[in-house]
Amino acid sequence: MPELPEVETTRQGLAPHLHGRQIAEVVLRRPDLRWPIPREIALQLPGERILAVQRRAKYLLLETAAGAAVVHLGMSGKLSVLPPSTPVRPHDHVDIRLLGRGGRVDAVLRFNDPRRFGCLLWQPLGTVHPLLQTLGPEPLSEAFNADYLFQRSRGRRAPVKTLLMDQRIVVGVGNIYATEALFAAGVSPARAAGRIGHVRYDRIAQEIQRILRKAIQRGGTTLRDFLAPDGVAGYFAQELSAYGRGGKPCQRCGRALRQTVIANRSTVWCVDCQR
DNA sequence: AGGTAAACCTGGACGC
DNA sequence: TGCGTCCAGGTTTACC
Repeated sequence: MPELPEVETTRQGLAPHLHGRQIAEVVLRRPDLRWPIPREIALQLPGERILAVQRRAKYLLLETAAGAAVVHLGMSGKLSVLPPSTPVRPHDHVDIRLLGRGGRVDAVLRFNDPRRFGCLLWQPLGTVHPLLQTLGPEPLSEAFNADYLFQRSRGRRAPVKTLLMDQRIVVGVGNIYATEALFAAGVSPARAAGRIGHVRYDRIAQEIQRILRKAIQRGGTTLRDFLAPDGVAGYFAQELSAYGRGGKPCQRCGRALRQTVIANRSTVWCVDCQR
């Protein structure tokens, strides 16, 4: 489900409900998601306070004095803050129960993930989980710019879309936003990354940043089922120009958008406007 | 090493 | 209504 804007929307929605709260208990209804949930989640979290809710790439980190719970939503994961009495539904895999002022559990952070491509991992204080060690720069940071993309793309024959979706190159950009940024930049997603010049990478970097920022403003993209923790849908979907519009007219030139598969992912672009 | 395809899993949409 | 097929916002893993 989520790319950077959806994960950031989730973070912003969760933070006010979680910040400073003490964890009473962790309920694991299913011991494994994509990977087994480590014992430390149930052993270390109870009693700790959530000091911050951070995001790195598409991972969310619930930071405590002992370490951080690391959550990835995969394709279908959702986090919600709910009253503790909320009935459990299918695929509600984990509850983190939170204490209120009266010392009683008065809210629960619930992780639901039908496809179980998501994960819940433990990162001891002062360490970086191995999955986070190979990640590239944040796309909204200074480190991500035309110089960087140009340098990392040299010698690469794979399509530029594949490069942009490689989390070792830059994090947070998935199928929707790679498709949209390349449309906006006028660059064909199929073009070999190493055969694109500095000027066009400047455009690509700027469009990625512009589109991600706007999508965050809009609360992310809701295609089927993405909801922020407060249940509100993201409304960037209405601004998509290419993703999901295969066969429909290009908004710039009117010609039908082409849809193919690049690196196993469905890809839409305009053969006239993107070169 | 870089590049590609399969694998993981469930549910919804669609065609017959 | 039911069944088979295809598709989906991600990422690792195995293999050329």
